Amino acid sequence: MTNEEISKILAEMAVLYEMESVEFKPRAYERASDGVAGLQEEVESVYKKDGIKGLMKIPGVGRGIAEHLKQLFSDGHFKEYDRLKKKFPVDIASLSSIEGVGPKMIKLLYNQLKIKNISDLEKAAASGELRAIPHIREKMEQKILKGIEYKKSGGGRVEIGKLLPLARAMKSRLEKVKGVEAIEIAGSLRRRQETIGDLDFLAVSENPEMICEFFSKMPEVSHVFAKGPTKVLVRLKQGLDADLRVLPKVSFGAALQYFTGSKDHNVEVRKIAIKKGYKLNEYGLFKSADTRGKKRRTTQKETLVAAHTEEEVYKKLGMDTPPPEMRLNRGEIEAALKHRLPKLVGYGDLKGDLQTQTDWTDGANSISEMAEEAMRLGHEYMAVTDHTRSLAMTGGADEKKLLRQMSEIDKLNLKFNPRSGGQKSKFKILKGAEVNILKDGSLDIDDKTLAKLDVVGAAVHSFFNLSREDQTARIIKAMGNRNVDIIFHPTGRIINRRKPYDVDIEAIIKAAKRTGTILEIDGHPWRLDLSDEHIRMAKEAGVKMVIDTDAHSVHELSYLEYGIAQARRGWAEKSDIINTLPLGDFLKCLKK
DNA sequence: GCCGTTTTCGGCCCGACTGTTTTCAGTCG
Repeated sequence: MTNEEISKILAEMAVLYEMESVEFKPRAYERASDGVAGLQEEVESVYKKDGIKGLMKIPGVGRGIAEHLKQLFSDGHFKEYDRLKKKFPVDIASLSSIEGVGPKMIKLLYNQLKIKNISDLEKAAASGELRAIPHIREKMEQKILKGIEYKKSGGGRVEIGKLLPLARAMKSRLEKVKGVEAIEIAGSLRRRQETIGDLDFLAVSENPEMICEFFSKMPEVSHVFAKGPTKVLVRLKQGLDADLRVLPKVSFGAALQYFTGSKDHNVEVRKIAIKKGYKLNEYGLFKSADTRGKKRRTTQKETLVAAHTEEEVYKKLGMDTPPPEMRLNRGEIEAALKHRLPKLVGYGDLKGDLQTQTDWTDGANSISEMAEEAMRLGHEYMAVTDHTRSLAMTGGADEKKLLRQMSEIDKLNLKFNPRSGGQKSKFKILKGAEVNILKDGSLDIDDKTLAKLDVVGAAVHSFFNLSREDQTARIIKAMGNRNVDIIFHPTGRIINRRKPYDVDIEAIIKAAKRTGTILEIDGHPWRLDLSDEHIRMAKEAGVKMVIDTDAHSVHELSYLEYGIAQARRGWAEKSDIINTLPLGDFLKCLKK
């Protein structure tokens, strides 16, 4: 049984207990579900190796759940799950994915109308049957129908590359609304996650109603879910939700803190606050009078301790401020408490791009156009890495074509960097290629030609469904070639479209260390490959990486930003990324 | 059911908005 399956069962348990109004267990099972989901190792092999004790080391798993898992592994039964499923034989995962439908409603839907899945629900809503249920009138009925429609249209997480430009454009218009003092993008977009579930805007305004009104009427908005004086929730035409929160100026830092971290990060930080006798919410860090007891909320005797900036809030909690990209509760809180956060590679640290395609193959622009744009972006170098021959559909280059391209690059370098004359440009185009790793691990360009190139990237573009062993061996064999400097997009995934091929990434990282091969962080927002977790593994293994764009046109050269964000989420520091080095030092890190 | 700088009991993150009903539970982020 895979971790994903186990994690799903635990998450479903959380909902089932919530339906039963059991206290505290839902949170406990959710945490266990997250703990399993975030585990590198297979839970089942943990159990085989270390038994119950091993299971209990998984975050969120204690004796109780460990015993359940043991039973699951030994005879395939999770007794409590079976019992609850018998009572509520419904498709919980899909029903709860409908906006506005939660555990309590799922329970009512089943008990009163025997609704088990989305299609039952849709029929009942369309026929008016739903109104037999207390608390459901016309508005709820409409909300449910809309939610189903959205789900059917494939609503979900969107690639960051599609959203960051949109969010920035919206932000710049929001900034101009009268009374607005500050606008910031928070949430998963500020963390620069690979995919974004919704957009979060924070505002400080002297006139909250006006900014809320403006926001709800922006041309990007297709539907307004909720609009109050300090909060607006909308759906965008893009197909995802966006919300705006308006806050007092004094609270802006606290709000940014509150709305930037992942849920897990925030829960942990708030627990630290409680331990230290504080209360933390989006308005600030407060020295609290007794706030226990849900009914009586003490509003007196709470004094504001920190709120103006994020740094202030973290500092009062005894922590350094983790960069937004790290706020996922993956060890950054502990590091921040110990003042041992890594100094992440910065957005301005890269000196050059190392994967670009031109109109010699499937790129849109000429070498010269790409080079000029790279110069404009402030790069010192740019490798041209067109596809090689076995990728026939792209007009991949053979040895002869590569040699011709090399001499073209020589000419351009002379033009950009004349030996005599006053021009001080230090820019250099590097001769490169993205060679194909063939099924058996050999390359589709001969070694003699490869040796003439400045930088060689090798990549898998075929036979994606080899067995794990064969796929891994194939790539490792290519890494053994003394001409291969970099493995491009090491797992081959395309976000939301193609799963990574089955490959033992630990073995690849080991082989990279052994052979001195560099691993790429492909910054193209469709790829972002290596993933953040793999970057962290590579860094810990002491393997060097590069960040580049895989640009196929001049405007894609700006994708470095996404690659850097990815590296930062993988805790990479400047020294882990060799294209932070000036050209001479960079070239020394390559094999030849 | 989990967890421990209030360690084997007694806590468990916190607030805004909605719908439907008159005081709040449910859902969401």
